[in-house]
Amino acid sequence: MYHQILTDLEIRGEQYVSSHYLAAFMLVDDTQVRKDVALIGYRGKPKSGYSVTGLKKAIEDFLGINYENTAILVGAGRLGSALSEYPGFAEYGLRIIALFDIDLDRVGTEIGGLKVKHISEMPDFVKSNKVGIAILTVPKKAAQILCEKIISLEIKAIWNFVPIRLTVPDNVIVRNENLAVGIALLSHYIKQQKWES
Amino acid sequence: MYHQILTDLEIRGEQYVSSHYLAAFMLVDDTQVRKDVALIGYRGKPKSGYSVTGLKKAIEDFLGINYENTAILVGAGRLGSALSEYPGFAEYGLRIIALFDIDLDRVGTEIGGLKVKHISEMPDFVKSNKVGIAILTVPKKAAQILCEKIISLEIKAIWNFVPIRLTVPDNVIVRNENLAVGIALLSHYIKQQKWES
DNA sequence: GCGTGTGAACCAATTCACAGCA
DNA sequence: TGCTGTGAATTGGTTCACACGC
Repeated sequence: MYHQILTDLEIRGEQYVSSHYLAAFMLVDDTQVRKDVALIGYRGKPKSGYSVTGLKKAIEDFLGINYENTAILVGAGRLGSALSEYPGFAEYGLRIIALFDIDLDRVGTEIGGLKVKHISEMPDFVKSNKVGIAILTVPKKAAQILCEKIISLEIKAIWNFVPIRLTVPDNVIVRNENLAVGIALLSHYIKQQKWES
Repeated sequence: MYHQILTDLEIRGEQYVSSHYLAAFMLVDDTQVRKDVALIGYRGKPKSGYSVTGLKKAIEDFLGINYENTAILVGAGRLGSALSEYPGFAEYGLRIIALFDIDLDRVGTEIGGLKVKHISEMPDFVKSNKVGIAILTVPKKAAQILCEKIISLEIKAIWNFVPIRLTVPDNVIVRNENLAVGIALLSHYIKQQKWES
């Protein structure tokens, strides 16, 4: 969120921004902002505030999004192909360099400029290309097995879109992107609304 | 997460589940589970634990996902069309009943069995159909304006996939689904890994 | 004076410890 | 005895209050 706001400010040509301003935008206390900034090791100028570009760069450094991260996408179904075509990732340094699927009907088809490869080609591909992240968009049943296959190829970060809890060793990080949570929270809110009226 | 695990247990034919089991699965303390269950107003049986189907139903009631929620999708671009074709939503009672876009090249095309309508048709459509949720997948620049248009049509819940903070009145809920956060956290982790080795 | 930086105070959320029930 | 339910203790994260620098 900080990064988004700072990008907008940069486009508008702002030089400095105060913790107060950022706080108002994010609906949090301004001390919170100062603590967060302190955490990532950036320092502002008293009186003027934080340098917009400076803080933005510091965040990018901290998150590592200014280095390009390469990813493979496993499971070229509906969601998978959608993600592979999603242009927003490039903005944050994520580049999908290969798609894999087990379904022979999909293998060979082109999605977002990439030919879908068969799962069996994955080990060789990963060995000869630096792959930081595996994006997992396969059916529930296949998720854990493929997850283990991915880990065996020394990939240490998995972006999991399958609504299931993956079991992984401690040195592998999993980010669960569970779209169902969004639906659940919204429908809970709507239910409340109905009750109130 | 509870709902996912309970669904799996139900399929496996389990009758009862203990807070301890659920806790182990979710990597939290078992008291936490009992507090959570208490919060949604469900009660377990001492000795045996929680009824799998009972607790699952209670969660569905609490979240309102057993009632069907209808949604319109605004912005039939790449991500938008992906979401509209995503079959996982039905599982949680979300039904997308219309797609809207401003781009005349897209209007009229069929995505996931639905013809894309022009934004100008949105007011009439919303008036004659019950619409609980608006899914927003438009370019950044258009987001706030369309958000206001949506709110003016009395839609009270917005599922926002645009990486921007929408300004809305208090009685409207926004769920921000920012995919960039996922990238950021993963790349932060990868950066750390590099440092350590 | 204005805005950052930070230790102290506060508050909410998690964990502990034990009562109650089958 | 096994497992839930809940008040009490603890933890960690947010807010407050004020010192410091331009």
